Amino acid sequence: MVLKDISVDCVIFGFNNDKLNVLLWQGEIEPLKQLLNPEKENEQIKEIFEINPAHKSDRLWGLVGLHLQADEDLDGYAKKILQITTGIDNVYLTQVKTFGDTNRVPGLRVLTVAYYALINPDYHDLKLSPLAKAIKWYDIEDLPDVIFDHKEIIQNSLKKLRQEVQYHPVGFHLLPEKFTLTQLQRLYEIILDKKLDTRNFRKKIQNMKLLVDTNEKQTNVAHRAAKLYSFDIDIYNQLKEEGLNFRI
Amino acid sequence: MVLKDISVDCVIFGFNNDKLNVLLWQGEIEPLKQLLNPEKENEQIKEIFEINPAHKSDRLWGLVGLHLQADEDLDGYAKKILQITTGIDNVYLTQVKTFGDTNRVPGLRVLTVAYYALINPDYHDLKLSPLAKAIKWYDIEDLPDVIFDHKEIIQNSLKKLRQEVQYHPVGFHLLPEKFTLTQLQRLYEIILDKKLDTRNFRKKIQNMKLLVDTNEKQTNVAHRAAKLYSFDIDIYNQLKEEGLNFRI
DNA sequence: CCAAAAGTGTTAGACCTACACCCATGA
DNA sequence: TCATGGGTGTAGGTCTAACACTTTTGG
Repeated sequence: MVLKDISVDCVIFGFNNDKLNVLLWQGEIEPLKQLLNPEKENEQIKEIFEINPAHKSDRLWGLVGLHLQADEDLDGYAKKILQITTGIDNVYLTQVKTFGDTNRVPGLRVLTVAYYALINPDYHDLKLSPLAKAIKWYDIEDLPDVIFDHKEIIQNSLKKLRQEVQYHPVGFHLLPEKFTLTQLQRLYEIILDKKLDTRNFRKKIQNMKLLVDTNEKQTNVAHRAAKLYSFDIDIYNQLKEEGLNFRI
Repeated sequence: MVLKDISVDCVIFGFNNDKLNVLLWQGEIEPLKQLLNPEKENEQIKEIFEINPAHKSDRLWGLVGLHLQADEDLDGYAKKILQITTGIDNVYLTQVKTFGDTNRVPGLRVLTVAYYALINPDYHDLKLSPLAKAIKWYDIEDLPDVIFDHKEIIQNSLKKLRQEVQYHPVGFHLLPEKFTLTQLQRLYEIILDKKLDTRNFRKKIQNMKLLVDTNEKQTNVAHRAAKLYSFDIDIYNQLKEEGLNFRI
């Protein structure tokens, strides 16, 4: 049974081409109806789809999200949403906050619990699920018009990511398994929206002991090949628990 | 109209006698029923009250909380809950997270959006509302048995407060308007669960420029009277926005 | 051999830690 | 005059910010 007054939305962040991107989608009505209410169509479910511009317009995009089901744990359902709408699995996912103004969705009283996910697009090929009419990465600096209060949800998630990245080692989830220090620096520069000094950045990162030299290098680049690093999962877990100071 | 699957719970923190306390209550059934469903009693509302041990037991305590109403904004309703259950008004209140495991309340599918409030008990006389059978401060170190997952909600809120206090100047809301540096230090020691060095603490605090010397002193204390400070609201707002580093 | 990005060290100032004694007050 | 908590300074170590040149690679 679908809970008509609670939905779960995921802000999926990806880092690519030195840009921070968000994944947006347009849902496909018929399969969604079946997913959410296999037996019968009641008035409220009809309402969800008929009022909701996300399901009518080809022009508007929205966050990946669905109404919560009665028999699903909240955190588990956020994971499941990622899975069934994009094929993405096994990623860093964390609750942002719950949005619950009465007028956030016109004509329908529905709260949404927002999550953000951090993924590395190189490692997660999106498969277009039957639920999705369309799915697309948008640069965070250049978002299209979105439905409801999704703009606000994205801004809040970005703000939270910015906070998080300063005190916990989460940014790494946006990078490929092996990465260069320059990639890492760009990532921080973009999330924090601030130029960083390369020498100081490197010293700071190396002092954390979090990075492991893979003894590999870039290949086929038209300049000196950079060393590739990965991160140490034990030290990652320790830093995640203790916190770290990355106020730069 | 009450939303049967969403409630809002408030973890009210207060600082008193060098202890961090939480306010717990036991609700009074009849007035609650009327508040939540003035017209008619439907099955689901009955269920809320009959299954909920908070409303049956004199032994169990719970967080101050109510089911959300359809015509109330989420944030506004959290404020209102504080108001109508305890008479407390105009306090620092912030969303913690939403708890939504399917089995968190036996026999009823209900999510709860948790908030925490920071108050200074000296400035907020609790009035026992008709909704409350009983209401009581408990030391965070010595909580009674509580209903549902309220223990987990309290632990999560405390964890969030601990985080928050290290990077934002929120702790001050737990103190009276004028306070001594020793009070402030005790507060940090208790929240962070760590002894702090007095000289270093004072240097650190004074460097922030946040405190204003009121030119007043304690009176009637059997030792050297301490200076009283208040905090500068402009610098408070600035630090709240920018963040501060209080990892000590 | 050129263009492009990788990689590296030093210095001055700020901040952090550890530590012990005298001061003011009321009883 | 005593018990109680208030209030203060310094030195050594660590972290931060500012800054420019050499190295490696492929084209």
